[in-house]
Amino acid sequence: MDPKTELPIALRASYLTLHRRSDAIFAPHGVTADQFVLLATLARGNALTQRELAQRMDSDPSTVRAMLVLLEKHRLIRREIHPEDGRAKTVYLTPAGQRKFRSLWKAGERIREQMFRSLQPGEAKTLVVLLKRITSALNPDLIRIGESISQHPQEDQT
Amino acid sequence: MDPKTELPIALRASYLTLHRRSDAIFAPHGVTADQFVLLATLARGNALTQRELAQRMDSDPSTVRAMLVLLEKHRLIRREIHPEDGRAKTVYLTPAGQRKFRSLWKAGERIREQMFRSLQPGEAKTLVVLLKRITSALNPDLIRIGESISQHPQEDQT
DNA sequence: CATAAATTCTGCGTATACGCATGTTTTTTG
DNA sequence: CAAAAAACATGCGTATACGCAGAATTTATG
Repeated sequence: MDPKTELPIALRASYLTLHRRSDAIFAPHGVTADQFVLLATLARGNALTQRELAQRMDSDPSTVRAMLVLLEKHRLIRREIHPEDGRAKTVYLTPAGQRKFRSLWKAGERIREQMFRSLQPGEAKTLVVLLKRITSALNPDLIRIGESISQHPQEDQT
Repeated sequence: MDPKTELPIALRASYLTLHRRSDAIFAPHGVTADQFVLLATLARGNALTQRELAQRMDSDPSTVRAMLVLLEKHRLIRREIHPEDGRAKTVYLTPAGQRKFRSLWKAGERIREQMFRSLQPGEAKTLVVLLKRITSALNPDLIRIGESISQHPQEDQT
C-alpha cells in the first residue's frame, strides 16, 4: 500500500491507540484523556475564554462547553463572565484543578516516555514537524492560495 | 516545548483536523469519515466477522456494531450468521456499498493529495513508519518484553 | 444614536468510542 | 459426553465531536 493511502490510516490508528491508553491511565484519577488535554491547556494559559480554549485544543466550542460543564461540576474549573465582554466567559483552573493537573501530568509521563523511547534520537522532532505540516495542509483556512503551498509552512514558534 | 511533550498534542491536532475535514467531504455523500473507514476495510477484505473488522479498523467491537446497524439500514452492508461459527456474523459489502465506496474513494482523493503534497519525497513513508512505531509502543499487548523492542516491528504484510 | 452585522455561549440532534455486563454458541477439560 | 471456559455479538451508560440554530451582547455603519 502506498504511503499516500496508508498515511490517514496510520494516523487514525496512532491517535485512537493513544486515546484509549490515556483514558485507561487517567480513569483511576476520575478524568478522561480529553479532560486532561483541557486541563493542560488551561494550565498553560489560565483565564482563557471558551472560544480560545477550543481553538488551542483543536476542538469545537460546543464540545468544550460540554466538557466544562462536567469539569465545573467536579470543581476542577470555574467560569466567570468576562469583565469586558459580556458575551464571553473566562475559564479558570481551581486550586483543586491545579493539583489534579499536576498529578495527571505525572501519571501521563509513562505514556509520553513510551512513545518517545520507541523513536530514535531526533525522530520525535521530525514526527512533530511532519504532523504539523499535514495539519496545516488540511486546514481549510489556509488553502486559499490554491496549490502554491509547496514549502513547509513555518509552525508558529512558541 | 520539547518533542516528547509536543508529540501527543500534535498527533491529536492532526487526527482531529483530518477527521473534521473528512466528515465535511463525505457528508454530501451521506456517510461519515468513520463509516468510510469501515467501508474501505470491507472493500479490502470482504466477508469479515465483526471482530476482525473492529481489529483492522483499530476500533472497538461495540462501536463497530453500532456503525454496522446504521450502515445496514442504509443498505450499504449486509450481515449473515457465520456458516461455521454460530456466534459470529460475517459482514458483506452490498453492490450499492461497493459503488458507494468507489465514489467515496474518489471524493477522498483530494484530502490524501493535500496531505501527501505537503510533504517532501520520502517524508510520507517516514511519517507512516514513525506512526506505526509509536502505535505499537503504546499497545499494551506488545509491551511484554519490557524495553527490548528497539527495532521497527514488522507490520504484517497483507 | 439606532440598526445591522458579527461574536460568544447555549442547546439539540446524531455519530462515534469505549468499558462492562449479558446471552448464546463453541471449544476445552476431565 | 457433561461441565467449565472462552469467544462473539448485543445492550447500556457515559463522554466526546461536530454542525446548526437561537439568544444575548458587542461592534460596525449610516
